[in-house]
Amino acid sequence: MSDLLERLRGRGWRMTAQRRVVAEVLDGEHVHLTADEVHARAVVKLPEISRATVYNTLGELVTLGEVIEVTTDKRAKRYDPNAHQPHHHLVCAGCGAIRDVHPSGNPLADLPDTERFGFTVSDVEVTYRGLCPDCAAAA
Amino acid sequence: MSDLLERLRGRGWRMTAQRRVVAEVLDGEHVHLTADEVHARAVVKLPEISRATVYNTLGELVTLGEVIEVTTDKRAKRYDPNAHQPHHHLVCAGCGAIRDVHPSGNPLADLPDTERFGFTVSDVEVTYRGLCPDCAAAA
DNA sequence: ATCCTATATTGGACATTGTCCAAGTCAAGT
DNA sequence: ACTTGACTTGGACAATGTCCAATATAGGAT
Repeated sequence: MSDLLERLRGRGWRMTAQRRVVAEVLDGEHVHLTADEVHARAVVKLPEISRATVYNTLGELVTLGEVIEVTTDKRAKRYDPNAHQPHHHLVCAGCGAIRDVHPSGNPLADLPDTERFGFTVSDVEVTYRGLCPDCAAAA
Repeated sequence: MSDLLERLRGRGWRMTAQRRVVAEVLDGEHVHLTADEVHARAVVKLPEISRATVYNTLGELVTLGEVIEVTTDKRAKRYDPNAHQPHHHLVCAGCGAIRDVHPSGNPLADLPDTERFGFTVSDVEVTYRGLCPDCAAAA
């Protein structure tokens, strides 16, 4: 994702220190941070960055399709920079750990027309839940 | 779900006016209400019921497995009384309408062992997203 | 029928997550 | 370097949910 900044600049994004820092924080394939976690890490590199800017920037990245918004639980939304390879999520009910997973099959194709109620279905999000090895051992 | 109250009593639930009202509000197969919507409807039947009690009662019903907690978006959790027939959800990205759907196939079986990372996977939640006929027409 | 007590309810303070806005700041084109 | 529209800021506000000490009550025991 090191070329993210380039892609964004190419799309007419104005490059600012704040946006650069947010993009850097999200760098990595298997990160699932909340907005406040992103902010906390951004502050280390750019102490005066505001929460509002982090929220704005994350929202823009989502709109641009560079980052996926994941709502695995009732708590905060999480931001997943692994937006260019379709995948789903496996969440630990104990500690909240999240792994990217790639189920076989195509859930979209598994929804018959009779179950679509005239909707234009464009996307499917699959969340597996269970216990990670550590939490299973503790239980 | 008219026998819900009986089932709960059998499980040692203390029956109170508040709990009865919450159960009545949830009655029905295709309801997906937020906690505050449940509260609003409960207040009609029992004006002095408090928000805290509605939250408590919903939480208990979820724990007992009588109601499913659905988090389709970043907004409020929704409570689905259709807990005894496995199903998934189709959500309109425009207006938020929710339909119960029954995809063919078994998503749980679609997650290979190599993609489980040692987790004990117990559940899968599939959320289809798209536009309902009305919102598609408006777009 | 009445009493007792564990359990449930209440309301309001508090916490978390997120949105909004007016004022100030700055990137980047000219 | 200037200018300008886009970006950032901080703080107020909103929505959702949690927690707690005080009060009330369901349902078994008497």
